[in-house]
Amino acid sequence: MPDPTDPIQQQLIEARKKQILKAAAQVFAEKGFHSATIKQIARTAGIADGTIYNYFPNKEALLMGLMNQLNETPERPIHFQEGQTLDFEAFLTVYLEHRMGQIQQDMTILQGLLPELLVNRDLQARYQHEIMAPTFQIAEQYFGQLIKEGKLKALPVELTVRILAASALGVAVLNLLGDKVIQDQWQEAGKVLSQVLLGGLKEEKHG
Amino acid sequence: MPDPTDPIQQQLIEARKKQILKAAAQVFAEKGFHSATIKQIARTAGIADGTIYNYFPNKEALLMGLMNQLNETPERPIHFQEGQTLDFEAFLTVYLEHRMGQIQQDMTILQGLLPELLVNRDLQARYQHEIMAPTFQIAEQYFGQLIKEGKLKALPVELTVRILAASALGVAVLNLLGDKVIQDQWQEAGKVLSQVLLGGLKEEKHG
Amino acid sequence: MPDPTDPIQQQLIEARKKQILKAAAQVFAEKGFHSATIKQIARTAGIADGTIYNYFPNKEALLMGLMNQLNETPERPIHFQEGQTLDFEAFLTVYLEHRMGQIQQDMTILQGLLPELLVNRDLQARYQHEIMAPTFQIAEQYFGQLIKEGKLKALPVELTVRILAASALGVAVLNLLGDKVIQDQWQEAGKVLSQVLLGGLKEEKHG
Amino acid sequence: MPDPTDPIQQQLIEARKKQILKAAAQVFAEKGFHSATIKQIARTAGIADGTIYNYFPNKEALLMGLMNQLNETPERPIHFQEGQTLDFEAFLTVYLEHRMGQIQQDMTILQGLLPELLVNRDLQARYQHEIMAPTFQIAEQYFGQLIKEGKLKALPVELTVRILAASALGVAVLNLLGDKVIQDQWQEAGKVLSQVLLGGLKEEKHG
DNA sequence: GATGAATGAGTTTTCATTCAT
DNA sequence: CATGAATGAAAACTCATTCAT
Repeated sequence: MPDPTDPIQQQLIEARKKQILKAAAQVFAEKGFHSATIKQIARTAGIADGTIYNYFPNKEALLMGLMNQLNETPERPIHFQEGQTLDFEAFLTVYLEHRMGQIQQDMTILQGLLPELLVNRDLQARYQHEIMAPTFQIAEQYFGQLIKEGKLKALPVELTVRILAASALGVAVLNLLGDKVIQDQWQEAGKVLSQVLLGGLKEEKHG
Repeated sequence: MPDPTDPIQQQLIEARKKQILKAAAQVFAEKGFHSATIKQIARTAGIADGTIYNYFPNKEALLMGLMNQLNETPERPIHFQEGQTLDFEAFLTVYLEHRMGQIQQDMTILQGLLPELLVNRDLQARYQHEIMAPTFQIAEQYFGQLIKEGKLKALPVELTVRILAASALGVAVLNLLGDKVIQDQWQEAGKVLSQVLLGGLKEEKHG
Repeated sequence: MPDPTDPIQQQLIEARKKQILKAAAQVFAEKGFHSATIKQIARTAGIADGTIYNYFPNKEALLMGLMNQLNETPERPIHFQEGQTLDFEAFLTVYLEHRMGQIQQDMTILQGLLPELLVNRDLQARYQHEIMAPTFQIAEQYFGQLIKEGKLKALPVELTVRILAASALGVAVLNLLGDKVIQDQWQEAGKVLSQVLLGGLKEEKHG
Repeated sequence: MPDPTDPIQQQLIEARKKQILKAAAQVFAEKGFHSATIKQIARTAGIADGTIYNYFPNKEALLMGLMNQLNETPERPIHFQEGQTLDFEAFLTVYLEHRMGQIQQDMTILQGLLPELLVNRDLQARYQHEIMAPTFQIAEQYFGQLIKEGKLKALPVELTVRILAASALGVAVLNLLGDKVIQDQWQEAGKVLSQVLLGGLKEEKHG
């Protein structure tokens, strides 16, 4: 009887979970959550159907697991704090570039997760609570500070941070919807996005 | 023998189709395409299961029908043309306000359609072909013209129109993801969005 | 209110029934009884689905109707009686030739009817009672007489007439099974069949 | 991880397939292919509905499986070869007796298969290709040889072997159609059949 | 009588989940 | 723990039959 608190056991279990989630992400991205079958995921992971149920209570838990993986990327909170030292323009540019790269890396997970996130209220609640709320809270503080300092226009903070997030999210969604232009010029899109967000579309008038 | 080309027959058929699509939109929005059952849609529409199949060949055709409904709103192309008489700032403000209102109206359809659109390649191809491509083409022409006239910054046109579209799309997705702030201040969000898109986030420097 | 005993009404009804049965035979032959739909039959007959139910109580009754049509060919009994004047060899040749022609003519009906006849006990019972039993009875009398007269080998009469019938039936079945040789040389097959039945396969020894 | 090439696994799989096919044959014979339900077959086999689909891809595959079983009886080709040592009369008698016994044994399968074979073109093509064509080919060679040796009448070989086959088939069909005389005297029928086929019905004339 | 839209029972098939090995 | 065969609930879809027009 293996000791469940044994750290080696723990690591083995974690490794197995990751193996399964990786396969799940791949199959979900390809077929979508509902059309993906446990059998396909198991085959992709190179294990038996039943084994999955030793690590996850049911198919839905795989989605939760994927969401956690999205969350585990440890860099996110750091960058807003870095922002306090950089000026906003530089920060937003760096941040968006980084974020776009990260989104691209997580695109497979996103592709499997997002459609279900739009539909599944439980998942949505968890996503709200675990990812969106904390992110927005940090961002709101940061933006509020910048506005107070007169570095940003005095727009409503809550909406502004959401519109910023929405812009990046929208580009990702367009990508997932199969838009060839975005797919082929992903990094470029990030740059144009920061340019628009910083200075707007309008040509500044010259005196 | 009722004439199948009889306009009254036609109208009855169209009315029934709309009744079914309305129910489908509602149930898809609530449960998602896959978890929605024909039985639920039929119950919602107040008809028998089999009746649905007298009007649509299969469940997927309901999605296609919903997509067509999205497409049938006849106003879209008009507005870009109106833009040629307004100045860009006024146009974008009016356009986005209108667009946000329309999205909100179509939100139920969008909620049912979008998740499946992210997953179903056939549907995606049709959406690309029937909705996105024509829209982008018109917008690209219009933006290209504005840039040539020096009214807009000389950003890459293809990416710019997509980023504009992505921003609105992203706000809608955030809404669908259950974000309370966006849900409660939908029209406000539209306004902030146009402000950001027009002038950027940065405070303009004062001499 | 049309008088149901009106002979003109009767004829109209009969004509409509025949029209429906003709369509049914065609569709049954093509798709088989179960895969044939009332809609297809109605379309083939150029009428509405519901109209069929004004003439036949249900789909199965169409099979019964087809069986009756098979039975209505008025020539069958005649030929055995003719046999009493011809010698057996001439009679069998003529009879089989005629029978093969008739089977070929009824092949469409047979193709729709036979598969269901092999499966449907009710239909089988009616076929036994209405077609096979009377035919075999007449044939048994005739063969019994011939044997008594020393014109035929003294084989068991009941089995002999059935084997004779079975031979022709078997050729028809082989035809329905798609055998190209039989399909292409149907009349020839009838001739060879009578030769075999009359003189056997063996070469007669020559003194 | 059980090896899928493990001969024990193979045998278990084969045994299960046979169990299912046996049940299918029984239910098909009783109700006919279309009226037979997967549920009935599963109940008859003593397993769950879904289990059938672990062994056969769909209901039609059960028919194919039954056809293969019919084909697997390994004795068929042997007998024609034996015929080369026996004289024809003895051979046909032995052969038909054997064949009739075999048909009787396979009658349940035949009853389920034949009606569908008359209706389903795919199945028909496979039956032609896998069973009828090879059988007829062997038989034609054998009969051709006998005719060349003057042991048989010089009838058209292709038609003759088909008429021989048709006779046996016809007797089986008569049986399936519920003819009591054939059902009760099956073996006798075989004997009469060989007598007729060998010497014909006519009394030989005595000098 | 003719029509064909509406009905819903009944079928095949899929697949998440269980559990004996 | 791993396995994968067995399970059976659940869903899409078909189509004979009815009946209001």
